[in-house]
Amino acid sequence: MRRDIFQAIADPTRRAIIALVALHAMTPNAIAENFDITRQSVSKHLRILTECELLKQTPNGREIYYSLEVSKMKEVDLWLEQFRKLWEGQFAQLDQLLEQMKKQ
Amino acid sequence: MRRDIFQAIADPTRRAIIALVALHAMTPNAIAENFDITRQSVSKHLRILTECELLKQTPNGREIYYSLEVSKMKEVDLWLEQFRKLWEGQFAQLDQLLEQMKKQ
DNA sequence: TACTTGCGAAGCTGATCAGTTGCATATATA
DNA sequence: TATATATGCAACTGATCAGCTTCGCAAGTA
Repeated sequence: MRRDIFQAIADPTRRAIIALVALHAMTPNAIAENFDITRQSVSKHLRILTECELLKQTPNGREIYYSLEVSKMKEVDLWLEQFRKLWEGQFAQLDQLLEQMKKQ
Repeated sequence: MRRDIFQAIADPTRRAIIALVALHAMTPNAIAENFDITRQSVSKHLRILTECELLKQTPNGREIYYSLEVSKMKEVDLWLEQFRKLWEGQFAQLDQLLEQMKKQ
């Protein structure tokens, strides 16, 4: 099974889970309450997110708290980095163009 | 068919195509030369990327040049934005902690 | 000890996907 | 006009996926 971050965040439910857990650690049941799918299905998503280290588990008795591994999110940011230069470059060029237009 | 940016960038081949086309516009054949899959398969990826507006087409005779729609990439960046605050917050807290340790 | 609760894992199903082959179309060239 | 080239599209296939149901297990609680 392919298990990279990009495939993990491709699913809208998983992105919603990430957004939920980003605020504070939550148990699978608490997370599942926010969706119209079964707890088991949410559990599967949690497993995928945990396997690619986007989420980390903190057991507490029979409960398991899931929280976001923020550092892992930076890997997506790192990939975006190369393109960020491009769109910043576009703005820089636009600025340059506007400067030239002002002069004329 | 689901066609959002996140699903588009989930595929490693498509990410490679994006990286290629980011530098300069390329034709499907030229792009396909960089992969071990058939031209038709690459063409399929190009269609998906174009449909979700990550790539734009520029016809030139019988050739079609594909180039990156940089502005669309920012949508991923926008989604990351909410979490960026988190990891920047972590560093801010770490800085604070280091400051306190220095004082003691 | 018996019962409830919180959770994960296995197995099934219909949908989707990445890749293939084969074909159609449009443009350039002889 | 005939041929080669550049490309897209349709149909097929094996793999993967998201969801479901069923089950098992461990930790609390009566």
